Amino acid sequence: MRADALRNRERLVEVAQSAFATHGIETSLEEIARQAGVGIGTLYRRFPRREDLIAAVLAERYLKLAECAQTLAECREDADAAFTEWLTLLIEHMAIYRGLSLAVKEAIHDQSTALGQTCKEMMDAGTRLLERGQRAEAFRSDVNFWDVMSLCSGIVTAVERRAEKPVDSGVPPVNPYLLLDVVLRGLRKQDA
Amino acid sequence: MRADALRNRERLVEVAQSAFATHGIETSLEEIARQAGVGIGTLYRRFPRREDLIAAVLAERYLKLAECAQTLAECREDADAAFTEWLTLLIEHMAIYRGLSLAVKEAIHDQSTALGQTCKEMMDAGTRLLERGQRAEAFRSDVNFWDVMSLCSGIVTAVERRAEKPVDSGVPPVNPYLLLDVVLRGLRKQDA
DNA sequence: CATTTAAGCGGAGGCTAACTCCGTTTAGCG
DNA sequence: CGCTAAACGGAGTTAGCCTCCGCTTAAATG
Repeated sequence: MRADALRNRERLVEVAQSAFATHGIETSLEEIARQAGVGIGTLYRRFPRREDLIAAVLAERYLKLAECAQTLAECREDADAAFTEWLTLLIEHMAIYRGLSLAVKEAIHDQSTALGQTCKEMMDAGTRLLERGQRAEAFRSDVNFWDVMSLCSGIVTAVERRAEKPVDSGVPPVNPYLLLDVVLRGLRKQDA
Repeated sequence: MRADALRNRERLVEVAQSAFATHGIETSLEEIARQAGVGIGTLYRRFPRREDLIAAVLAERYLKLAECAQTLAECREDADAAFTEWLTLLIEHMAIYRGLSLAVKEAIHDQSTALGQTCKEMMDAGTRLLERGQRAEAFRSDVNFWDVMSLCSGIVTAVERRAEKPVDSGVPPVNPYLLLDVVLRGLRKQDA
């Protein structure tokens, strides 16, 4: 890879990160290119789909999440507590950019995409954590990790949507931790 | 309202209903106008926002859902079973048009919109059904109906997203009834 | 250092769809 | 029948996606 190309790539990811943070993941790509001081063609050559850019921005963040799952699996005796703690981290990570939770929900069903790949390691680690809990008879075993991801994505989407609305609309704020607690309870074996 | 205006309105709703069914809720409004044989200006005058059109298409459907909740509340002894049955109907209704689940998630947080109004009666009926269950000590009482709606919308969105992906991508299909069961279990009082 | 060339660049241009605006048409009342 | 407010329609504006291709340049080679 040529030096100038690398420079541009880094610049784009940097600008995209801050644009996503401000305007959400659906922000204009032309604007990102402009702010990065490159032509729109350059952006598209490096990141043919929006997703590719998202994946680049998230890469290290999601790698850490995977590592964290690994650590929890090794250090925490209590499989239930480990998974609970990790899911909490997961929904927090899904909430960093407006719209991300939906993009992730899309990606988990299709690992052929760049974002899907980025999520893969994280998903694998999470799956192991869930399965450990299932072996320990803490969680019901008819649910797989994709199911859990789907529900978590739903929680984060709800928070995002509520946040866009006026505070005084009569609808109470959405508490993601409460919703996560509902999901986790539903996941646990009752007869234990 | 003038007779021609009424005719056009009905025609638009009719066409929109079938366009939504085929292409999802995000289908082109210009296409709907064209198929209805009216100008795009006419469509926008009657339905200034896409949501208004969606609301018109859903109106009677959601009214029935509200009635159904009422009936269940009156006829079913078992508050838990009543709510369970109704939520099943709810997620089925949310799934009729691709993208609807997200629009509804948006609308429940803002009843100032047309779709929010359309959902209101249905929501009120659902709320009563949930609260009945809570009074009967069947469901935990720190969760409100918006929370439940949010989770249900998340379930339906997951199904939609999965359906758009190739069957052989290695990801198992999403079973909405299983996910709903998880949510319902999470909603129930455990110590009962 | 000069030459070469493939990698990279950029932005004009085509496309689609949303949404507005305003001159024209017409329903239906008196 | 004539009037007028209501309704119509579609051209035009805007915005963003994405492609395509002629120009530029890094860096490899002799």
